[in-house]
Amino acid sequence: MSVRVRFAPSPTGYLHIGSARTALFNYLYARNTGGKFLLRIEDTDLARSTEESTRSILDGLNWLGFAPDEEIVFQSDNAEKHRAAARRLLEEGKAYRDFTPKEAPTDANVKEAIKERARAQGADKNMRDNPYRHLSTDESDERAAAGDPFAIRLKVPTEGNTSFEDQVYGLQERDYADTEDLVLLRSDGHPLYNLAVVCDDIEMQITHVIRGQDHLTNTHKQILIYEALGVTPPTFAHLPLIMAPNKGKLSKRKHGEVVSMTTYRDAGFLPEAFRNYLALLGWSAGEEQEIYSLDELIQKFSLEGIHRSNAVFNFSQDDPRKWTDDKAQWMNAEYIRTMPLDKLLPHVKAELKANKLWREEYEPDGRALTATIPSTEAQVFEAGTEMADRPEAIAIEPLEIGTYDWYIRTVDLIRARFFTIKDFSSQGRAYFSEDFDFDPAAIAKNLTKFPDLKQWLPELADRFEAEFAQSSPPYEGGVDVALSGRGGSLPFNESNIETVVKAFTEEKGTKLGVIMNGARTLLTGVAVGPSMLSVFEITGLERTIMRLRSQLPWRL
RNA sequence: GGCGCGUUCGUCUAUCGGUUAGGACGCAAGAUUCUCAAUCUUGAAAGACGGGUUCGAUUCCCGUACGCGCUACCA
Repeated sequence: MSVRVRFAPSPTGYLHIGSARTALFNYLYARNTGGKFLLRIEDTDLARSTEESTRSILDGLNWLGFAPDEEIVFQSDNAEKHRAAARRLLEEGKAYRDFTPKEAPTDANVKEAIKERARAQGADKNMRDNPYRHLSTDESDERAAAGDPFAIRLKVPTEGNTSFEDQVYGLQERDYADTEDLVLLRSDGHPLYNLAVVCDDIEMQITHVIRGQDHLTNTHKQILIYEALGVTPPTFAHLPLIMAPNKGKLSKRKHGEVVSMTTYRDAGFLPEAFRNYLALLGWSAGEEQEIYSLDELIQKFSLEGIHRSNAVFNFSQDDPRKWTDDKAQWMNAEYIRTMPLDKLLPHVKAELKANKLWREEYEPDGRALTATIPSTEAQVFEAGTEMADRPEAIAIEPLEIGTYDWYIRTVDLIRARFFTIKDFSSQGRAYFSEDFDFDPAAIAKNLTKFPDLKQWLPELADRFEAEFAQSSPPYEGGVDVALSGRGGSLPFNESNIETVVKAFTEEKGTKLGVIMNGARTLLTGVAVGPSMLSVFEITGLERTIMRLRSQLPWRL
């Protein structure tokens, strides 16, 4: 029989990082075995389930790229079937009506109350002491007919144990005596979780249940239901939990947005990077490789590689640079810097579009690249290729600013220092627009400290104008710069720029860094970026001249 | 309280009785020098504790401690 797995979240919030990983493992297992990956929304708790949560979970799964292979099942649609199953067990004498009045709902701290009660009962608690367990069928029917409210409980056998071979935790055994006669159907007719899960998993013909370790002990109860129903239970594999830095529970209330999948989407994470990070939380292929494509993950995934101990999702709420796990951040940056450029481009496009920085000219549109681009030349290099193994940036012919060729080369150049997709529209804004901000720290460090630059940089602009051929057409998005018309004949490329800037620096009797960093601040607005020679070239002669003449930053 | 599960560098992990206990992130130092949160090099950093079994235990067994889960007419 072919493998069928399911991811079954309850829609009581957004897609939690732990749930996302559960979904990932199910997805990987399905793909690895050629099986089906199904999705079931467990919305039986009408009080807490919301449509908005369902949407948010679907959004998260969609972002991660896990589309279910069959139609989504909503557990609430199956309530009638669950009730029928409970009724059947009742008729067969495998369950009984419990007429004990329902307890008034305890306030706020349910967990604590339950624990308290359990403590009070101690070890002596007899799980089979419910008086209604032994009520005669006639009497039970009579009271039910009379309208007495009742819950239906499973009649757990007195002697024996449940056992199953967990694919992660190994053989699990539990005496029946340790399992109470669990409620299958509430007195208001609503099926309870354990019944609903079992019925749906049977209905959906699930062969492997891969879920959080918090269900490890529930599994015994569910096996009891399977047995009562006369169905062979599926294979189980429980996953270690993902914990907060203090090894406590990771929750929205305490930890906020770090646990939500949408946060990562909105923060400029790449789904492929986050998936890769998630895969390594509690699973390992037993080797030293860390960067895996989806295909590799699918190929290498196995239940044997899953860990037994919980993993900590490491972050620091009071350090903005470590707002989320630093390995996740590193992984994202690694992907941005090293993934095949054609895979990165759609993400960059979306980001630029969202910030009104996109130009239709950047769209490939079937046209071939005419310029040689460092990493597109070796287009297929795999994510994870060492930076050192990548081809060095090579000089290119002057590019028309704003063209497809220019765009590709620019993205390739600036991605080397970026961490998230957001950086393309923030840090990298100056490459795509004249309207960019200046980082005060950059101004202080690179301009204000060297007052001479106020004259020198416009002078450098004059020098550029005099030395270089106006070989690229005016940048359309820019202001019309009045050029002297006596432009030189040199192409505006890295080696020529270097010669000119070095000569200029010597004339001024200053250090190269002073000029370069001053120019960097004027051209890009930030203190960090690629080699200035590349920046000059990619910015283009026209824009370079214009920005070097700008006095605006000096007034900020 | 009961039952269950777990415990290798700060974090994610490798090791399936014999290793200088490996890698990654992060951290530190150095290099590069036109910047850097990039890149390169180097470094510090771990088997919870106590007993067994064994020629030999991180690895197997027992106990203790600690953590986590379940213990609900929640999921």
